[in-house]
Amino acid sequence: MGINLKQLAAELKLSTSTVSRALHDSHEISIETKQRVREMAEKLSYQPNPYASSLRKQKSKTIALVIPEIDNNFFTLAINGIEEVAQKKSYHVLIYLTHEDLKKEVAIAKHLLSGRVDGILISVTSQTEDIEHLKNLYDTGIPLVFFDRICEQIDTAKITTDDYDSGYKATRHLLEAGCKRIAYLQVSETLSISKKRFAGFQNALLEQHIKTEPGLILTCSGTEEENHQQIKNLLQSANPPDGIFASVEKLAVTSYLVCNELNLNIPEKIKLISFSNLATAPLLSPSLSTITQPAFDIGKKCAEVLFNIIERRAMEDSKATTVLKSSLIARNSTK
Amino acid sequence: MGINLKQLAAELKLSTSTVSRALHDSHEISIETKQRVREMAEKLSYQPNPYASSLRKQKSKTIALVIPEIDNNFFTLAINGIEEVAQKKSYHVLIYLTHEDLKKEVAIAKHLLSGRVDGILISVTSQTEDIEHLKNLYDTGIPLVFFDRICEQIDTAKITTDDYDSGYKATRHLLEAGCKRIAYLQVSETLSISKKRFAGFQNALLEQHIKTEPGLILTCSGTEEENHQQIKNLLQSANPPDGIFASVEKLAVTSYLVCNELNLNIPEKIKLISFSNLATAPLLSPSLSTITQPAFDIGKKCAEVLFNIIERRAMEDSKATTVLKSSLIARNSTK
DNA sequence: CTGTTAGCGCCTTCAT
DNA sequence: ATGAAGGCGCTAACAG
Repeated sequence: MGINLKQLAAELKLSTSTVSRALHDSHEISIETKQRVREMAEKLSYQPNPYASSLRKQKSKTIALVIPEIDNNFFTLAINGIEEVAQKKSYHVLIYLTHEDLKKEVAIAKHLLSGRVDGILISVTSQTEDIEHLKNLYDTGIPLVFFDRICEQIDTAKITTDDYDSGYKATRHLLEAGCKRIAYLQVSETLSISKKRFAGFQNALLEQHIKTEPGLILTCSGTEEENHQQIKNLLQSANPPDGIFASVEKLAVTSYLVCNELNLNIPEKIKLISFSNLATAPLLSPSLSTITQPAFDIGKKCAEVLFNIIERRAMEDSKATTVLKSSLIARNSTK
Repeated sequence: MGINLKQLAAELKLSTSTVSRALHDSHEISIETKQRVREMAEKLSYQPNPYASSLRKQKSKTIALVIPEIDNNFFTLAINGIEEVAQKKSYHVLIYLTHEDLKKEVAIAKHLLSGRVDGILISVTSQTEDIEHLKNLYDTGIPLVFFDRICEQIDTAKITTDDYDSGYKATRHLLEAGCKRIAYLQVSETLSISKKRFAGFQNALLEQHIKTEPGLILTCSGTEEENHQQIKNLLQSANPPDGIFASVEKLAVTSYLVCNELNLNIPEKIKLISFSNLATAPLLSPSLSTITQPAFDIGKKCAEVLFNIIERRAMEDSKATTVLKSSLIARNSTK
């Protein structure tokens, strides 16, 4: 395909070491030689073989991004932030999707033991409870940053949003809109974000001396159809909710569809609020209130922290938890 | 970090070649040895160094995905399809975003000359007219597949949707809803998809003996604010359109906002149709009609074609253009 | 069936 | 300021 260092050196009648040093702008090479080398490299469009140099240097200028799904605006925007920072620092980004499947996460984690990447950004699966695979990764010493769906038991950098607070505020929003019986929809009970958002929900209710009825808490971790049915059952039960807090965007879509199907007008008959990071928010139904996370900033931040750890600057980063603020957009308030 | 082949071999009192062959399930190794090797490899959680093996084999089991933006449901869904196929074939996916910036595309293309990847999937920038950087890539012989925003001058595999047809149907939709003066919004005049969608638009009008007024064709390639202003100017002009065809999702959002701002109710005062691949379509304003591309299938298809080329199966793939069908969802029809 | 050997292309001491 | 040489970890040709 391309030309290699040896050929380039031959062309210039120099040794490979001289050429290598010239290209790395070493101070022990004369200006003229550097110039000559650079011109020829450009002319022959020489590109160093990244695998040879990774092998030699034992680092790859590559990071892995491991996320549960991409069809989700939070992750999409986060990738945008991550890629921006990576490109600026000339790092490459390998993307891995787990599709919420713990087995895939385990397989990927195992693979990443190989040294393919210099650092890892990960948001765990909703199924992730046993974390041995992540502990193994951490133990090899490879820089690791959790974001959004973090793993609390592992003592490394974490970037999240203020999930407790958001859960609290979303619930207050519904209460202030007059809801008495609020349903809480989540994809997992064990996920860090689920627990925090739920705690916020619960405490907002407690303040009003409202008990959280177990029947109003739905964990929808099945297929789209199963979730749909679960929510439908809830809304058709003897004592249905008058408000829904969807702790993830996907469940808001499903809830919305179910409400339509049952002719439950939003917000007249039932209120709906959701975590959501839609780029197309203006096109949204005006009846949907949302909690929006600063996804792009989270992406940027976690990439920055990762590079700090990789390059051994700002060691304090490697253990710290950073919390960014989400914002609530009220759209179904009875104005 | 991990253990290497030599250490593993030493542990087993075997040569590195035997161990290597055993791990690759070579037929010239006894069953017992293979078993013993595999167990020890598992026990010591040996992971082969991918860079050493890429260097040796001159292939990386890695592909590059180059797209203009990710904050766009078409690309998001396409990535999903691509990643699914890649994971199944044990390929790794490097992601590069050009942010619609030709300079970035050129830099990435140049870098990919290095042999870092075994194949490339690319959807070009809206600015991409000079294609020398892509021609260079193609000339090195690296498998290259264009999708959606293709580069017609390069004789390699291309996967698209039926853009002419979609443009035609979208326009028919507006005409049938009674529009007489339809505005066409695009991000570029030179992009393959723009030209085809526009041709469909134009021909649908011609059939009705309607001339395309230059003033109704808007190329919005600026910032969000500039585009907003351009569209606003159009809608406030002496002779405003009574229908808008947004040839990309982003411009639909902007148009929608402008219409709201000017109190132009959709669909009563003005009709709007757009290309859009929203996963959250049900949450959309019911006044927005859309043309939806089979993004996930395009992703799958282009990854499959790329792997066919890489693995030298189905050589006919390497020149063919595959066209998938989009679908129109009419939502603002005067029912 | 297993071992020895020679690179893949690059970087980096060490020497000059 | 430049060159020679060795080795990163792995695979594959060549021996046996």
